[in-house]
Amino acid sequence: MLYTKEDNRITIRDLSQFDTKHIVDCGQLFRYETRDGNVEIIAENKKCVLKTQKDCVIIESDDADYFENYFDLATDYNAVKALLEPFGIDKAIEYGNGIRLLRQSPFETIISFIVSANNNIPRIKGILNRMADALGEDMGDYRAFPTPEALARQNAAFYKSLGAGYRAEYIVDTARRVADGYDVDLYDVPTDEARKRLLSLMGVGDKVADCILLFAYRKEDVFPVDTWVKKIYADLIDEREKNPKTMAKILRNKFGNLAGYAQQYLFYYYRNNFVKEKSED
DNA sequence: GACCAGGGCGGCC
DNA sequence: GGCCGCCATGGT
Repeated sequence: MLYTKEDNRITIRDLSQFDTKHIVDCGQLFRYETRDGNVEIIAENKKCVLKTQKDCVIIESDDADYFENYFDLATDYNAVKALLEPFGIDKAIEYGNGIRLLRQSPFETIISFIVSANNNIPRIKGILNRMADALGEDMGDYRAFPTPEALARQNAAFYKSLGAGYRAEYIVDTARRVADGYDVDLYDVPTDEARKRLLSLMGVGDKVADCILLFAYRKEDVFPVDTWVKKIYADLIDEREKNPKTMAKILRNKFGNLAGYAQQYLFYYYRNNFVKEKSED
Protein backbone atom coordinates (compact mmCIF):
# COMPACT_ATOMS: atom_id res chain seq x y z
CA MET A 1 0.00 0.00 0.00
CA LEU A 2 1.35 3.40 -0.96
CA TYR A 3 -0.27 5.45 1.79
CA THR A 4 -2.88 5.81 4.49
CA LYS A 5 -5.04 8.84 5.15
CA GLU A 6 -6.60 9.86 8.44
CA ASP A 7 -7.98 13.26 9.36
CA ASN A 8 -5.50 15.89 8.20
CA ARG A 9 -2.57 13.52 7.85
CA ILE A 10 -1.40 11.36 4.97
CA THR A 11 1.29 8.80 5.70
CA ILE A 12 3.30 7.59 2.71
CA ARG A 13 4.33 4.02 3.37
CA ASP A 14 5.93 3.04 0.08
CA LEU A 15 8.91 5.36 -0.34
CA SER A 16 9.89 3.72 -3.63
CA GLN A 17 6.99 5.71 -5.09
CA PHE A 18 7.42 8.99 -3.24
CA ASP A 19 10.64 10.97 -2.86
CA THR A 20 10.06 14.44 -1.46
CA LYS A 21 13.33 15.90 -2.70
CA HIS A 22 12.86 14.65 -6.24
CA ILE A 23 9.24 15.78 -6.34
CA VAL A 24 9.95 19.38 -5.34
CA ASP A 25 13.26 19.63 -7.20
CA CYS A 26 12.15 18.45 -10.61
CA GLY A 27 10.79 21.76 -11.84
CA GLN A 28 7.04 21.26 -11.68
CA LEU A 29 6.35 23.58 -8.77
CA PHE A 30 8.02 26.71 -7.45
CA ARG A 31 6.39 27.61 -4.14
CA TYR A 32 8.20 25.35 -1.71
CA GLU A 33 10.77 25.81 1.03
CA THR A 34 12.82 23.57 3.26
CA ARG A 35 12.43 24.58 6.88
CA ASP A 36 13.79 22.68 9.90
CA GLY A 37 14.36 19.65 7.71
CA ASN A 38 10.75 19.62 6.55
CA VAL A 39 9.48 20.67 3.14
CA GLU A 40 6.61 23.16 2.97
CA ILE A 41 4.56 23.45 -0.20
CA ILE A 42 2.02 26.16 -0.96
CA ALA A 43 -0.53 25.40 -3.68
CA GLU A 44 -3.30 27.90 -4.41
CA ASN A 45 -4.62 28.83 -0.93
CA LYS A 46 -3.44 25.65 0.77
CA LYS A 47 -0.25 24.55 2.41
CA CYS A 48 1.20 21.22 3.45
CA VAL A 49 4.28 20.16 5.38
CA LEU A 50 6.17 17.01 4.41
CA LYS A 51 8.01 15.38 7.28
CA THR A 52 10.44 12.61 6.46
CA GLN A 53 10.65 9.86 9.07
CA LYS A 54 12.75 6.74 9.12
CA ASP A 55 10.46 4.61 6.98
CA CYS A 56 7.66 6.93 5.92
CA VAL A 57 6.80 10.49 4.90
CA ILE A 58 4.00 12.30 6.71
CA ILE A 59 2.06 14.97 4.84
CA GLU A 60 0.34 17.37 7.23
CA SER A 61 -2.21 19.87 5.96
CA ASP A 62 -5.68 21.12 6.65
CA ASP A 63 -7.02 19.45 3.51
CA ALA A 64 -5.79 15.90 3.08
CA ASP A 65 -8.18 15.25 0.20
CA TYR A 66 -6.69 18.16 -1.76
CA PHE A 67 -3.13 16.93 -1.35
CA GLU A 68 -4.09 13.32 -2.00
CA ASN A 69 -5.14 14.50 -5.43
CA TYR A 70 -2.28 17.04 -5.74
CA PHE A 71 0.38 14.36 -5.27
CA ASP A 72 -1.42 11.99 -7.61
CA LEU A 73 -1.51 9.30 -4.95
CA ALA A 74 -4.00 7.18 -6.89
CA THR A 75 -1.39 6.35 -9.52
CA ASP A 76 0.87 3.33 -9.13
CA TYR A 77 4.28 4.55 -10.27
CA ASN A 78 5.79 1.08 -10.10
CA ALA A 79 3.35 0.14 -12.84
CA VAL A 80 4.40 3.23 -14.82
CA LYS A 81 8.05 2.31 -14.45
CA ALA A 82 7.31 -1.23 -15.64
CA LEU A 83 5.61 0.14 -18.74
CA LEU A 84 8.62 2.38 -19.44
CA GLU A 85 11.07 -0.49 -19.22
CA PRO A 86 11.18 -1.23 -22.97
CA PHE A 87 12.34 2.32 -23.72
CA GLY A 88 15.77 1.92 -22.21
CA ILE A 89 15.79 4.97 -19.97
CA ASP A 90 16.27 3.00 -16.76
CA LYS A 91 19.19 5.15 -15.59
CA ALA A 92 17.00 8.25 -15.65
CA ILE A 93 14.16 6.41 -13.92
CA GLU A 94 16.47 5.08 -11.27
CA TYR A 95 17.93 8.52 -10.66
CA GLY A 96 14.52 10.20 -10.39
CA ASN A 97 12.86 7.35 -8.54
CA GLY A 98 10.02 8.67 -6.42
CA ILE A 99 9.13 11.56 -8.72
CA ARG A 100 5.40 12.10 -9.09
CA LEU A 101 3.54 14.17 -11.65
CA LEU A 102 1.43 16.68 -9.75
CA ARG A 103 -2.12 17.88 -10.31
CA GLN A 104 -1.66 21.61 -9.83
CA SER A 105 -4.09 24.47 -10.10
CA PRO A 106 -4.52 25.45 -13.78
CA PHE A 107 -4.38 29.20 -13.24
CA GLU A 108 -1.39 29.06 -10.91
CA THR A 109 0.40 26.76 -13.34
CA ILE A 110 -0.36 29.03 -16.29
CA ILE A 111 1.09 32.10 -14.57
CA SER A 112 4.02 30.17 -13.11
CA PHE A 113 5.15 28.81 -16.46
CA ILE A 114 4.66 32.14 -18.20
CA VAL A 115 7.14 33.45 -15.63
CA SER A 116 9.40 30.45 -16.24
CA ALA A 117 10.10 31.31 -19.88
CA ASN A 118 13.82 31.92 -20.50
CA ASN A 119 14.28 32.16 -16.75
CA ASN A 120 15.95 30.18 -13.99
CA ILE A 121 14.31 28.44 -11.07
CA PRO A 122 15.59 30.59 -8.17
CA ARG A 123 14.43 33.70 -9.96
CA ILE A 124 11.07 32.15 -10.89
CA LYS A 125 10.51 31.27 -7.24
CA GLY A 126 11.36 34.80 -6.16
CA ILE A 127 9.01 36.46 -8.63
CA LEU A 128 6.10 34.15 -7.74
CA ASN A 129 6.63 34.57 -4.01
CA ARG A 130 6.76 38.35 -4.33
CA MET A 131 3.52 38.23 -6.34
CA ALA A 132 1.90 36.18 -3.57
CA ASP A 133 3.27 38.43 -0.82
CA ALA A 134 1.86 41.49 -2.55
CA LEU A 135 -1.45 40.17 -3.89
CA GLY A 136 -2.27 36.82 -2.30
CA GLU A 137 -4.74 36.28 0.50
CA ASP A 138 -3.19 36.32 3.97
CA MET A 139 -3.57 32.76 5.28
CA GLY A 140 -1.81 33.38 8.57
CA ASP A 141 1.71 32.08 8.19
CA TYR A 142 1.72 32.19 4.39
CA ARG A 143 0.16 33.93 1.39
CA ALA A 144 -2.13 32.18 -1.07
CA PHE A 145 -1.39 32.36 -4.78
CA PRO A 146 -3.22 35.46 -6.07
CA THR A 147 -6.57 35.10 -7.80
CA PRO A 148 -6.96 36.09 -11.47
CA GLU A 149 -8.87 39.17 -10.33
CA ALA A 150 -6.13 40.28 -7.96
CA LEU A 151 -3.47 39.88 -10.64
CA ALA A 152 -5.65 41.58 -13.26
CA ARG A 153 -5.93 44.73 -11.13
CA GLN A 154 -2.21 45.50 -11.52
CA ASN A 155 -0.38 46.87 -14.51
CA ALA A 156 2.83 45.81 -16.22
CA ALA A 157 4.96 48.30 -14.29
CA PHE A 158 3.97 46.56 -11.09
CA TYR A 159 5.20 43.16 -12.27
CA LYS A 160 8.38 44.69 -13.60
CA SER A 161 8.96 46.07 -10.11
CA LEU A 162 8.78 42.46 -8.88
CA GLY A 163 11.50 41.48 -11.36
CA ALA A 164 9.33 39.83 -13.99
CA GLY A 165 11.07 41.71 -16.80
CA TYR A 166 9.47 41.48 -20.23
CA ARG A 167 7.02 38.83 -18.96
CA ALA A 168 5.15 41.56 -17.09
CA GLU A 169 2.83 42.32 -20.01
CA TYR A 170 2.08 38.61 -20.44
CA ILE A 171 1.05 38.28 -16.79
CA VAL A 172 -1.29 41.26 -17.03
CA ASP A 173 -2.82 40.16 -20.31
CA THR A 174 -3.38 36.54 -19.28
CA ALA A 175 -4.71 37.41 -15.82
CA ARG A 176 -7.22 39.76 -17.43
CA ARG A 177 -8.23 37.12 -19.97
CA VAL A 178 -8.99 34.65 -17.18
CA ALA A 179 -10.67 37.27 -15.00
CA ASP A 180 -12.81 38.18 -18.00
CA GLY A 181 -14.05 34.64 -18.49
CA TYR A 182 -11.43 32.52 -20.26
CA ASP A 183 -12.39 29.04 -19.09
CA VAL A 184 -9.44 27.25 -17.46
CA ASP A 185 -11.40 24.03 -17.04
CA LEU A 186 -9.71 21.97 -19.76
CA TYR A 187 -9.69 18.67 -17.92
CA ASP A 188 -12.09 16.98 -20.31
CA VAL A 189 -10.82 18.72 -23.43
CA PRO A 190 -8.65 16.53 -25.69
CA THR A 191 -4.95 17.35 -25.59
CA ASP A 192 -4.62 19.01 -29.01
CA GLU A 193 -7.67 21.22 -28.52
CA ALA A 194 -6.56 22.11 -24.99
CA ARG A 195 -3.10 23.06 -26.29
CA LYS A 196 -4.69 25.26 -28.94
CA ARG A 197 -6.69 27.12 -26.32
CA LEU A 198 -3.67 27.60 -24.07
CA LEU A 199 -1.63 28.94 -27.00
CA SER A 200 -4.15 31.76 -27.37
CA LEU A 201 -2.88 33.18 -24.06
CA MET A 202 -0.19 35.85 -24.21
CA GLY A 203 3.13 34.42 -23.06
CA VAL A 204 2.12 30.81 -23.68
CA GLY A 205 4.04 29.15 -26.51
CA ASP A 206 4.57 25.49 -27.38
CA LYS A 207 6.79 24.60 -24.45
CA VAL A 208 4.87 26.49 -21.77
CA ALA A 209 1.58 25.08 -23.07
CA ASP A 210 2.91 21.53 -22.81
CA CYS A 211 4.10 22.14 -19.25
CA ILE A 212 0.64 23.40 -18.29
CA LEU A 213 -1.00 20.43 -20.02
CA LEU A 214 1.24 18.06 -18.08
CA PHE A 215 1.58 19.65 -14.64
CA ALA A 216 -1.95 20.98 -14.22
CA TYR A 217 -4.26 18.93 -16.43
CA ARG A 218 -2.10 15.80 -16.37
CA LYS A 219 -2.27 15.22 -20.09
CA GLU A 220 0.27 12.42 -20.17
CA ASP A 221 0.70 12.36 -23.94
CA VAL A 222 2.80 15.55 -24.11
CA PHE A 223 6.58 15.97 -24.10
CA PRO A 224 7.61 19.55 -23.25
CA VAL A 225 10.77 20.48 -25.17
CA ASP A 226 13.04 22.91 -23.35
CA THR A 227 16.77 23.54 -23.62
CA TRP A 228 17.54 20.34 -21.73
CA VAL A 229 15.29 18.17 -23.86
CA LYS A 230 17.01 19.59 -26.94
CA LYS A 231 20.29 18.29 -25.59
CA ILE A 232 18.70 14.95 -24.71
CA TYR A 233 17.33 14.73 -28.23
CA ALA A 234 20.74 15.41 -29.73
CA ASP A 235 22.30 12.75 -27.52
CA LEU A 236 19.69 10.02 -27.83
CA ILE A 237 17.98 10.48 -31.18
CA ASP A 238 19.31 12.88 -33.80
CA GLU A 239 21.82 15.67 -33.32
CA ARG A 240 20.95 17.21 -36.68
CA GLU A 241 17.35 17.96 -35.74
CA LYS A 242 17.00 21.56 -34.59
CA ASN A 243 13.24 22.09 -34.74
CA PRO A 244 11.71 21.72 -31.23
CA LYS A 245 8.24 21.23 -32.69
CA THR A 246 9.47 18.24 -34.67
CA MET A 247 11.27 16.89 -31.61
CA ALA A 248 8.09 17.11 -29.56
CA LYS A 249 6.07 15.30 -32.20
CA ILE A 250 8.57 12.47 -32.56
CA LEU A 251 8.95 12.10 -28.80
CA ARG A 252 5.17 12.01 -28.35
CA ASN A 253 4.92 9.30 -30.98
CA LYS A 254 7.77 7.36 -29.40
CA PHE A 255 6.43 7.35 -25.83
CA GLY A 256 2.69 7.64 -26.45
CA ASN A 257 0.67 7.98 -23.27
CA LEU A 258 3.86 7.64 -21.23
CA ALA A 259 5.44 10.73 -22.80
CA GLY A 260 4.89 12.98 -19.81
CA TYR A 261 6.43 10.51 -17.39
CA ALA A 262 9.41 9.83 -19.66
CA GLN A 263 9.99 13.55 -20.14
CA GLN A 264 10.07 14.20 -16.44
CA TYR A 265 12.52 11.41 -15.65
CA LEU A 266 14.81 12.38 -18.54
CA PHE A 267 14.67 16.12 -17.86
CA TYR A 268 15.50 15.69 -14.18
CA TYR A 269 18.30 13.21 -14.83
CA TYR A 270 20.01 15.30 -17.49
CA ARG A 271 19.61 18.63 -15.75
CA ASN A 272 21.27 17.31 -12.60
CA ASN A 273 23.97 15.16 -14.18
CA PHE A 274 25.15 16.80 -17.37
CA VAL A 275 26.71 20.17 -17.99
CA LYS A 276 25.08 21.90 -20.88
CA GLU A 277 27.55 22.08 -23.75
CA LYS A 278 27.97 25.12 -25.85
CA SER A 279 26.68 24.43 -29.33
CA GLU A 280 28.93 25.71 -32.05
CA ASP A 281 29.16 25.57 -35.78
C1' DG B 1 31.68 40.65 -20.32
C1' DA B 2 29.64 36.78 -22.38
C1' DC B 3 26.64 33.09 -21.59
C1' DC B 4 22.72 30.89 -19.47
C1' DA B 5 18.11 30.14 -17.46
C1' DG B 6 12.17 24.52 -18.03
C1' DG B 7 11.08 30.60 -24.49
C1' DG B 8 7.73 33.68 -26.74
C1' DC B 9 6.60 37.48 -29.75
C1' DG B 10 6.49 40.18 -33.83
C1' DG B 11 8.29 40.97 -38.29
C1' DC B 12 9.47 38.93 -42.29
C1' DC B 13 9.55 35.56 -45.98
C1' DG C 1 3.84 27.31 -42.00
C1' DG C 2 9.46 28.44 -40.65
C1' DC C 3 13.33 31.57 -39.39
C1' DC C 4 15.39 35.32 -36.74
C1' DG C 5 16.36 39.25 -33.70
C1' DC C 6 14.95 40.91 -29.62
C1' DC C 7 13.52 40.81 -25.06
C1' DA C 8 14.72 41.91 -18.57
C1' DT C 9 17.11 40.10 -14.93
C1' DG C 10 20.35 37.79 -11.81
C1' DG C 11 23.80 34.23 -11.44
C1' DT C 12 28.26 32.10 -12.99
